[in-house]
Order: sequence, then structure tokens, then C-alpha cells
Amino acid sequence: MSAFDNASASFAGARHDHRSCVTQAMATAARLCTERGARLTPLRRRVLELIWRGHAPAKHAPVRAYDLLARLSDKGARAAPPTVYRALEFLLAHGLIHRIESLNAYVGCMHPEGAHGGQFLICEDCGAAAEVHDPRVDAAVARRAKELGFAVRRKTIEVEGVCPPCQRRREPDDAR
Amino acid sequence: MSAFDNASASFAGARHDHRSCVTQAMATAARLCTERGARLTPLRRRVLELIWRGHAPAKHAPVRAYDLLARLSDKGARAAPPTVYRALEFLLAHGLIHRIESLNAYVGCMHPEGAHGGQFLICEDCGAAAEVHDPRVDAAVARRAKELGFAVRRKTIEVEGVCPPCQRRREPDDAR
DNA sequence: ACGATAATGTTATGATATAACATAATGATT
DNA sequence: AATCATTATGTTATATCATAACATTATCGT
Repeated sequence: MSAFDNASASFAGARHDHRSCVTQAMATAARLCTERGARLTPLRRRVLELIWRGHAPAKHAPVRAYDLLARLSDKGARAAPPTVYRALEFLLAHGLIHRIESLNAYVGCMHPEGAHGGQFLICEDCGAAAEVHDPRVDAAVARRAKELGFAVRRKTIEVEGVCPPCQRRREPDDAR
Repeated sequence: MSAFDNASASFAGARHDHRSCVTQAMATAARLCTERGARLTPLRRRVLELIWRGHAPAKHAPVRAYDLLARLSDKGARAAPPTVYRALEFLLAHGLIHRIESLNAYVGCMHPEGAHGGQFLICEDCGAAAEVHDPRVDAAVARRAKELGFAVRRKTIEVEGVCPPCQRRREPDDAR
């Protein structure tokens, strides 16, 4: 497995220490923003952390904008849509989160150091989205585009299916 | 270029005879539906044709649901959203169109004979979407998924950028 | 402390999509 | 051809996702 992949963590369920995973992501985000002179304000920080916490049942499940809005409003202060969309815009611009187009949802970026198009494996059972970075996939897309003279700006690669744990969960049903 | 690609046609602009392209697509759709015992009703046929006609400026530009709705309503009978969404659902189920997730829009499928995930090159200038079928891209995705034990159901591959004609159109500006 | 810039609050609305139920068309069977 | 089950479409209402426009507040550099 590539050093950049987090598929086993994303699909691991209980074995994965998601709390420290969130903590680490927040620390990295704070560091990157400092380095770049970007302001990770309390609001943006809260939104980022809510995204990282994901939502049930899977820890790495993408979160929708209005879910974030509801959770922000829980904490006392009422929030309106632009509040959360502006935070998302900032986080996307700095590569701290990805948008999953096929779900209209957002997920924390696993390695926000450099710009990159996301490749995602999305489980239709548990909702988890694993960020994958396969240079062969990137290379194949780049080569094809080059052959056709197409100048690539942004790549969206989202693969829907069933993750290993959910496949095992399904087997008892299949055996009936 | 693979025999399955239509990038040059999609990005060709005026040189491409889009009218006969639409006619042919409609004939293929009718044949497939007959073979499958599926009912390509007048409404579904009209929606499919509107999608194939695309919209200005590019012929192969994906069309949005409410644009379809507006054009259906033009023709006398007023239409409500479920009318067009149900037609889209049918056309998607039979592989006659693809949904472009990153645009919330729909485009005619270039070879609806067999099920397949779409690979698209989408021009951010003219809006044209070229359907590509690169077996190397499919293979790279499949291999990666297999390595991770992920069972693939559906692939969404959308590459945003600038098509060759629009790159040439941009050059005069760059030279200024 | 001041003013410029950036961030957030607020109100309204646009854009995309589906639920739920009523009516009409179609095809299979008699 | 008449009946009836099934499929398709019409209709109304509403859910969901996202942004425009402008007001207010916070932050940063001077």
C-alpha cells in the first residue's frame, strides 16, 4: 500500500483511534495556516473539527453542509448557511478538506501539505470515504488528457462500492 | 486514440455535424429500448433529445434538469420537476445518459450498449464534456480497489480543464 | 488610536431534488 | 372488446443544497 493511503484507517471501524486522528489533523491544519499566513479562526477551526469527527456510523464519513450548520447552532449561537459555506470555502481553498461531488458532502483531507486532486473510495453501506492516492491512476488520467491535448485543472475521482468490513458484514446475509 | 473516444467530436465545434449525431443517438436509444422491452415514451424521448442537443455554446455541453424543464414547458404543456427527474431516472437506469456530478448536469451517453462508468473531460471555457474510455484508467482504478479489497460498484471520473480549441482561443490573450 | 482589510452576521432568494398522492395510459388476460 | 394490474405521468408541496447582497464586527499594520 502506498504511504499516502489511509484506506485501512478509514475502513477500520473500532480499531482506529479516531480521536487522536482528529487531534493530529487539527494540529497540522493550524501549522499549515500559520506557515501560510492564513487565519484559522475559531469558526473555521470548529467547522474543520466537525468535519473531521465525521458522522455515524463511520468515522470518516463525509459530512453535509447543513449537518455542520445544525451542529454549529447546537452550541448556542444560531448560524445561517453562509457561515458554514464560507468556512468550507476557506478550508477547500487551503486544501484542508475535500468536497465529495457525488454526495454533496465534505471530508477532511489526509495530507493537506500539497495541492492534489482527491481519489476516493466511498462505501455505500457505512458511508466511509477513504482518500487514496494512486500515482498510476493519476498517471493514466494525465496521459490520456495529454494525448487529447486537454489541459487538466482539477480531477474528481470517486469510486462507490463496498469496503472490506462491510463486505464481511454482508456475507452472512448472502449465505442464507 | 481509442475507437471509443469522442473527444475530437465533442471539442470540434463547427466541424462536427451535431444534427446527425443526435439523430443517430436517438435511433440507437430506440433500438436498445425495444431490445430490452423498455418503453421510450414520447416524454422520455423528448428529454433525451433535449439532452443530446446540449446547449450553447458547445454542442456536447451537459444540460441541467431545470433547463430541460423550461424547454419542455416551452412546448405548450407546463411541466413540474418530477416530470423531468423521472425521465432522467429512466434514461440513467438504461445507460442512455450520464450525470456529471461536478456540474449537476446530464449528458448523452456515447455508447449505451454496455454498462460503464463515465470518464469525462470537461472544458471550463466552452462547457463541452467529452466522454472518454481509457482502459488504462479503468485498469488503474480497478487494481487499486482490488489491492484494498474494495468492491467497486460505480466510478465517477471527471476531469476539469481546457479543451484544445479553447486553449487556442486563449493564446491571443496570453500574447498580449 | 486609526484606518484598511478580512471575517462574520443577517436576510432573502436561487438552484437542485424528492415525497406523496391523484390520474391516465398501456399491456396482459380473459 | 372489457377488465384489471402495472406503469407512466400529473400535481402539490416541501426538502435539500448553495449564494447574493449588504450590515456589522474583528484583526492587523501603521
